Amino acid sequence: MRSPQQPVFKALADPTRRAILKRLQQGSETAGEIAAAFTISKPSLSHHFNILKAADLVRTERRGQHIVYSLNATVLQEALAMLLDFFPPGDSSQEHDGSKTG
Amino acid sequence: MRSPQQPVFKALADPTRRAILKRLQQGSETAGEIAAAFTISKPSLSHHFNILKAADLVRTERRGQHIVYSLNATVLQEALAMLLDFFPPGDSSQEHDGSKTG
DNA sequence: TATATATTTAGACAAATATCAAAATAAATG
DNA sequence: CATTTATTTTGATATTTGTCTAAATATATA
Repeated sequence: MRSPQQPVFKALADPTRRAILKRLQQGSETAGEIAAAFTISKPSLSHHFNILKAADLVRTERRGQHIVYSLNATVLQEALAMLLDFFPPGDSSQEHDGSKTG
Repeated sequence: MRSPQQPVFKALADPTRRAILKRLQQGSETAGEIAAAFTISKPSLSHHFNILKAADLVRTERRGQHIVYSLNATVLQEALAMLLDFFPPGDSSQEHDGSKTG
């Protein structure tokens, strides 16, 4: 059930990879479509894809000549859960109740 | 208002640093107390402290000879918010309604 | 099979990172 | 001021990371 989060946090540490995830959030795309949106070379992108796959943040499916990448929201949720875990239960330091008079 | 999240994600990418944050979540500690909990050298820890400070994930206060480190929950919340931002509004893919028949 | 398109792998390299030992800085105390 | 304790900075080094070009693999189609 548990997954080691280290690869996920490593994967999220790079801005290019976060941008890839952000794109995939809008919907699945082929490697080529993603590559067209970035200035770095396709092999470099492919390297980032590998890291995202290793972290299980993206899934792939071959469609003819193309490889379609899609977001695996579950793993992102888990990273989220781990960050949330930093906040003790019942911590309401960031809550507001709307009773502000102004 | 906005803060560049890159240093935060870089900071979170290292397991030692996440462990430090985890400790500080329990309460503030001096550099020495933290160092005692890890096997790596004090200079290495100090390096990690610098990265955490640069990301504004921790704050420091001198108390006599000691430097007290404490968690800055706000920045962690911001990283959290950015991750949450990956999920489109109204996405209920992980929600459950308890109507399972059992 | 040959050719074109899509993507990845291999190999190289520069930059960034994590680590350490030794030296430096800061504060308390004799 | 000299010494002790706490912490950081410096400088070196090995590893990891991000990037590239060139080559390889996979699929579609003539």
